[in-house]
Amino acid sequence: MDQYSPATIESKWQDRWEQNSCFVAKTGSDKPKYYVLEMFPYPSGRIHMGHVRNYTLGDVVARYRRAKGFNVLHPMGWDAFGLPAENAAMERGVHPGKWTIENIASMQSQLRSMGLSYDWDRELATCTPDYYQHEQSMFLKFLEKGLAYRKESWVNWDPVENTVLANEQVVDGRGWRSGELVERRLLSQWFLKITDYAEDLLSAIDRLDRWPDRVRLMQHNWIGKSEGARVKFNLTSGSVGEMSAIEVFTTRPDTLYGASFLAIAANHPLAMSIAEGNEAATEFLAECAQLGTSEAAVETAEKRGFKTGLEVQHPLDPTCKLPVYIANFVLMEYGTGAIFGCPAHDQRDLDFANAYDLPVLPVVLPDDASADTFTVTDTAYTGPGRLFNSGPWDGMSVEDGKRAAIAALESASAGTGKTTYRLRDWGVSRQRYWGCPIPIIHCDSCGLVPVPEADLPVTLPEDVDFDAPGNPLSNHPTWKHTSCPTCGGAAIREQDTFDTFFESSWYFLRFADPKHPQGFSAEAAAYWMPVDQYIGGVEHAVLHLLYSRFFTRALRDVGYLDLDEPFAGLMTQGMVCHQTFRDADGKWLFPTEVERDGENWRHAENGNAVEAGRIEKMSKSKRNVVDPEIIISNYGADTARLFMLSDSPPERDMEWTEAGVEGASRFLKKLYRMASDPNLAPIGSNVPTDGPGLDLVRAANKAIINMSADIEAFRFNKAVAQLYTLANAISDLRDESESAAAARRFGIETLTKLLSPMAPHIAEEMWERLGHTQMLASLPWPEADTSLVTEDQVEIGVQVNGKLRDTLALPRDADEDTAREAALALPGVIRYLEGATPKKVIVVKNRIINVVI
RNA sequence: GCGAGCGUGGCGGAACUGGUAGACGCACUGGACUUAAAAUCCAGAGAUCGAAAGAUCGUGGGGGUUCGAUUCCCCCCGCUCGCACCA
Repeated sequence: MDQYSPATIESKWQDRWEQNSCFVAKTGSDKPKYYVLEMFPYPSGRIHMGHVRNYTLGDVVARYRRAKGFNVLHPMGWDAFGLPAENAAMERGVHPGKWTIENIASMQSQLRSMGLSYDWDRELATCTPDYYQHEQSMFLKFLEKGLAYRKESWVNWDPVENTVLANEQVVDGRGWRSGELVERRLLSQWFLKITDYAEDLLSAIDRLDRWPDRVRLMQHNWIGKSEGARVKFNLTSGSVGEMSAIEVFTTRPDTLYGASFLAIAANHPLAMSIAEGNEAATEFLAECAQLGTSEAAVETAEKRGFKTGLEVQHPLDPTCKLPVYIANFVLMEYGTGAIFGCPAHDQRDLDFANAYDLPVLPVVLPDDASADTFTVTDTAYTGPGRLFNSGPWDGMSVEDGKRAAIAALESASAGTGKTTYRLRDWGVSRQRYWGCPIPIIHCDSCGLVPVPEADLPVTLPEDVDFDAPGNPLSNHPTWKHTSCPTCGGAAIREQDTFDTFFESSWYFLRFADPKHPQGFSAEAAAYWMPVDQYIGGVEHAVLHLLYSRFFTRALRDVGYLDLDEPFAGLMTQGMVCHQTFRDADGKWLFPTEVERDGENWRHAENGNAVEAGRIEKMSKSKRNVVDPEIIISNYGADTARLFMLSDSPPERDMEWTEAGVEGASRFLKKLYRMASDPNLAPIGSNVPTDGPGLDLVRAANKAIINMSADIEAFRFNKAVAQLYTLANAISDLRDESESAAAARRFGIETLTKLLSPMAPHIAEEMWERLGHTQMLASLPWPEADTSLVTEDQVEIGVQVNGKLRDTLALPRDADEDTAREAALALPGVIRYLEGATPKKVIVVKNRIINVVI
C-alpha cells in the first residue's frame, strides 16, 4: 500500500478542480444562491496563519453549501492600496505598484496551495484603474447628492504616516497602525456624510440577527445616540462679539431647575472671543489645549474652569441667573460644545461645583428618600425618582419631566427636543501616493471643480519620488498641473487620495460582476447580494464593517442599487496564538529555533536554556509565528486546514501547536489507510440494515446529521469531532462477515464525503481509491437515513436523591410504570432504599429516573 | 467609571429547552508488534481513599430555587475585550 503523500495529491486535485472549473460561479440559476466572502487581504507578500484560519473557515462554508445544492459565489481579491507599499518604495526603491503586483502573485500562489475553492475568474485588485475609476465616479455622484463635502476642520494627524486619520482609525489617541500619538491639525479635507445615516445605521443593527452581538454593540456605542434637548441661555449683558446667547445640549432637561452654572469648551467660539485681549483667559485656553486626550490624562485631570464673569438668564425661571465658565471637561466636538451644570445629578458637574463653591440643589428625589433630608454632597444622584424643587414639574417622574421640559422650552422659544450622535462624518482625504486620486480640480476662478465623468479615471503618475518629504503627488513636477474643465484656465489637481477603506467599502459588489463597465451591475448585485456569510477579524467592527454599511446605503441613494445591508451574516474569527520564547538575554526566538528538552525548552542550535513565555497572538515582533508555507510543505494543506478547524470554536482565540498539527496529520494518514483497505465490500454493495455492521451504519447516519448541524452553526471543532467518532466506529467493527464489509464501505464512504469540505484534497484522493470516478467536488452532500439513527434501546441514568447510582437499559419510549419498576429493582437502588418505599419517583422519558427517599 | 463576554481534568474543548459532567482531540500510562526505536494497533485514565467492590469530593468562591443546577437567581473574586470627561 502506498503512502499518503500530500504534496502529490494536493497539486493533482487543485489542477483537476481548475481544469473542470468546479468553482466558477454563474450568475442566475435554479438553485438558491449563496455568497460567502472572507475579508480580502492586504497584499503584504506572504500569507500568515490568520489568513489560513480566515480562508479555511470560509472554504468549509463554501464547499458545504455547494454540496448542499446552492449556487455558491466564493471570490477572492486584493485590498491593494496602502502605506506599506510606499514604505517599501522608500526603503528599497521599488515602485509601490510593482511591489504590490509581485506580492499579489506570491500570495496568490500560496492561497492556491491551500486548495481554497475560489472562483479565481473574479479576482480583483483595488489598485488598478479598472477598479478605482469606479469609486472616483461614485464620489462625484456623492458630491452631486450632497453626500460628500469639503470643509476645514481639526483633524487627526499621524506624524509617522504623515497623513490624516479618520476618528475610527484613532485608538486611545494613537494612530491605529503606527501607534504614534496623533496631533490635531486644522486642514481642509473631504468628508462623506455618514452622519446623515446615523439613525438608519443604528436602528438597522437590530435586524442584523446573524451578526455577533459584540459587533452590533460596538457599532451601537460608536454611533452613540443621545436623546435630549438643545437649550438657549441668553447672556444678561447683551452680547459678546456676535453672540447674545449660549446654546447647550443636555440629555437631562428635567433637571433644568437644578442648574447652577454654564460651562463652555475651551475652543468654543465664545471662549475664543473672550480670550481676545484677556490674558488670564488666553492662558487658561492654552492650558486646556495641552491637556492630553489619552485615558490616563482624562482620568487624572481635575475639573478646572475659568470664570468668565458673564451671566446667563435661566430660560424658565426669571429670577435665576447663572455664571458662565470655560471648563476643561467640556468638548467642542460633542453636542454644542456647551453644557449647563446640574451638580446634584451629574458627577462631573458635582466635582466642578465642589471645586468652585457653586450651589448643589437636588431636583430629583429617590423614591425611598424624604424631601426634607435628601442632600447631595460627593456622589451625584443619577437614578430614577420624582422631581421636586422644580416648580410646575414637581411630582413628575424623570421621564415625564423630560417631556414637560421640552414642551416648556419649545413654548418659550428657548429650546427644542434634539437627538445627538457621537458618530462624526468620515474624513476620507489622505496625504499619500498609493491610493485612489480624488477626482477634483482646484481652479482659482471656478473653485472646486469635479473632474468630468468622461475624463475619468484620474490615474496615478508612475514616475514619483519617494525620497523627498511630504506627499509624493504634491512633489510631482507636472501631474498636478491641469486645466479647469469649466473655464479652461490653468488649474491644480487635488493631490490627496482616498482613505483605503474607500476601496473595501464596495468590493463585495464588484465581485458580483467584476468586469462590468459601470463598476458593478445592478442585476448581478441584485442576484448575489447581500453576502450571506461574511468572515473576518473583529478588529473591523467599527471600521470596514460600518463604512461598508454606510457606503451601500449611499450607493443606493445615488441610484446604483436597491440594497441597505451588505452583509446578512457575519462571523468574526478569533486570533491565532502561539507560545512565546526568549533566550537568556531576553531576545525573542522563533518557534523553529527552539526544541523540547523534557519539561523545558532549549535552543535548537546552541542548546542554551530557553524561557517559554505567555501564549500570545502571533506577531512578528515577538517572533511567535509559524509560516503557513512551511506547514503546508511539511504536512500538506489538508492537515493545516483540519487542525485550524479542530482545536477551538472559530470565534475564539486558538493556540497553534506542533502537537496538534501532528495529531491532525496522524488522523489523515489513518483515514487514507482506511480508504485503501483491500477488504472493503465492492462498490455499490447494499448497506446492511441488521447484523454486526448495524452499529456502524447508525454511527455514519448520525455523523451526517450532526456534522451538517455543526457546520451550519459554525461549530467546526465539533464537526471535526464527528469525523473522529465515525472513524473510531469504523475501527471498532472487527467482524469479518460480508455484511460488515459492506457496512465498513458505507462508513468510510460517508466519512470521506463528510471530510471533503475540511480536507478536500485527501477526500478526493480517498474517493478515487474507493473506486469512484466522479469528483467529490461535484457530488451532493450525503442524506441521512433518519430511521436508522434512533436506537430502540436507551441507557438511562438512575439517581437516588439526585445522585447517580446506576444505569438502566430500557426500550425507547418505555412507559413510566415499566421504567419505575425496572429502576426500583436495580441493586444500586435497593441498597439505598433499605426496604423502605420511596417518597417519589421522577421519570423523565428516555433521560433519567430519580428515586427520592 | 460604563458596557459586553468568559471562568469546566495536565491542556484545547463537549454537555440540546435544568436531566448520566468531562464527547472528541492533545499530552500521559501500560501492553502488543520490533533485535531496538519510530510508526501502528489494543487498553487505561477528573481528584482523593481503597487490593477491589465502592465511597466522598468536583464545572472560580459563597448563598438560593429545584426531586435534580456547568445551565436559572443573588452576592463576591479573577481574566479578556470594547467605549470613555459624550453632557
